Amino acid sequence: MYRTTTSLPHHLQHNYSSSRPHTPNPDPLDNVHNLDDALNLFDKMLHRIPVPSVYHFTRLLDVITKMNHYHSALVLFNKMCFLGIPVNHYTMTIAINCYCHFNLPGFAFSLLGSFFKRGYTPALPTFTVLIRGLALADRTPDAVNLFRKLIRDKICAPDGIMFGTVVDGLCKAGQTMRAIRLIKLMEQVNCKPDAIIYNIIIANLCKDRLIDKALDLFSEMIGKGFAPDVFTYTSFIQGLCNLRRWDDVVKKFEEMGASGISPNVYTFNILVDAYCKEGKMGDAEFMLHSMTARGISPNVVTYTALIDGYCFQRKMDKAMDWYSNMNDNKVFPNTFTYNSLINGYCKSKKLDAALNLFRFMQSKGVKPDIVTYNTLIYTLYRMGKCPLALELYNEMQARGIMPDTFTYTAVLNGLCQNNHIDEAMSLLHMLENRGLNSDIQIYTIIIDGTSKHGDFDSARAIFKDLPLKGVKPNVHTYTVFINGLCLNRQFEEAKEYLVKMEQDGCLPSSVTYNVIAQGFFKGNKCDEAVKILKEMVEKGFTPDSSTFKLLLDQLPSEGQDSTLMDMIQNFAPRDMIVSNANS
DNA sequence: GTAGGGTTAG
Repeated sequence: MYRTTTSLPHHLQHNYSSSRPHTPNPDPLDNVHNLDDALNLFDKMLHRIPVPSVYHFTRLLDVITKMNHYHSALVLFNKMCFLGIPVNHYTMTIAINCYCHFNLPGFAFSLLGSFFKRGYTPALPTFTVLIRGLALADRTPDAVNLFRKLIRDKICAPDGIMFGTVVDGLCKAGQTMRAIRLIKLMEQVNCKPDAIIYNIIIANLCKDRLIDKALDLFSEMIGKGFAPDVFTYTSFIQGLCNLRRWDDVVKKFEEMGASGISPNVYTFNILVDAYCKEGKMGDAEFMLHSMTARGISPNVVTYTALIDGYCFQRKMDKAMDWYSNMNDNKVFPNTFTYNSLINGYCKSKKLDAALNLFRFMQSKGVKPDIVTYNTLIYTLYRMGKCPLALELYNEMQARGIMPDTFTYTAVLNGLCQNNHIDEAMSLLHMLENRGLNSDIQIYTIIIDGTSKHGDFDSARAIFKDLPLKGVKPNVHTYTVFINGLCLNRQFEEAKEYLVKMEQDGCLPSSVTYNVIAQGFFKGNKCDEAVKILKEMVEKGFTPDSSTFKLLLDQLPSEGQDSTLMDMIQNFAPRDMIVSNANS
């Protein structure tokens, strides 16, 4: 893979070590402001005689990764290897880091192999990157093992950055307490914790809603002489926003300013998003303006939060205004932005607008992801557009996006509701064969679908087989099954299951009672239905309006039953009584 | 000379 200099193209065969300029030149990297600049410079460097040293190439690759263009950095790295331009352990570490960012620790480790082959000894940063890559790929146990092996085999003595990387991995894997213990261990091996490591733990505690624990660590950190910074405060503001403790949010924000720390775009984005999620769009817009006034430019996250907020309120005109606004300000929408808009149009039943955006985003080079496909597939089925939904379901897989639980649930539900029971059954079997059947929801959908479309025997068989499949029915499953029993006039059994579900630890819900009461009314078992309604009310549930409608239809024959009258007085929705009186 | 840890959105 890595050619030696003998295979270099003729014009590249020069002495690399003497490539430092003799006169002080301006650093060409100073003129690199975007990816295009970087790629142009790389090209120029390739054609320069003599070819610049590995140092210059490494710095260029570093600049490219700092701009988050990991893919391009890898392309250039591979090009260097192909052309035989030497790379060293600095260059390799950058490349390893890039693979880690793509969640490809396997590729990263194979680069490590060639590292050894070329006689380089990896230093601390290389291992730190590998540890981070493993943690990023949900392989924190492997990351911790590598860390321990490095210490045990005395391959290197970890420093604060490596500890910080492990601590972050542990926190992200939900082992915050273990991470805190690691800080204590650090002190024992004479490697002092620093401000960043405290920030890492505080951020994760705040995310886990453990604000008080985070505050303890905050005091500890100050006690040790570390000043909190914008990261620290932003973490607290985020945690408090999640807990909706608005007064404390404002307090922390002010405390931050009083400490001379300026909020940055992350801080503002968290606030903008929190206001949007609360539906306070005016406050969110105010935040955007006040960040601009402070010279902080809103970015794609800021605009997307606002767009998402308006989409949630179905104010699509407002959402599109902000979409134009961001484009005017040269902030380019990404997949998240389009997903919000597509979701908004879907919920507003403006399918054409949603599909147009779906095509438009791709024409702009923005790739749809699983959320885009899930939103559209779900909506298309709900609107009865089965062929198009199926087309997108196939398309996503052809593009390498694997369906998730949401996708399968949407497809199964769509097939059932549109009376394609056979297709739903074959999808269920496929999921079972692939072992993707641990989610009870898919069975609930199938039981509902089969029993509503005249195949109650299948529904019953599937329900009875649930224990065999190791899946436990929940309230929803029981309710759907009881509904099926009522539809098939198995009233006695329906009542039995109302008891059975409770014995099985699933307390019937308001929906369960409504379903069974309606089932009995519709089966002309009014006395039984009323009994169930009484039980329901005793348990503190309220019949819904369609149950009430059925109940009111029975009123003349029920006469003066006082419990019934009480129930109506207390629980009937107002419009229901009025409309019934008028009819 | 150059490489490594922390913050935002479905």
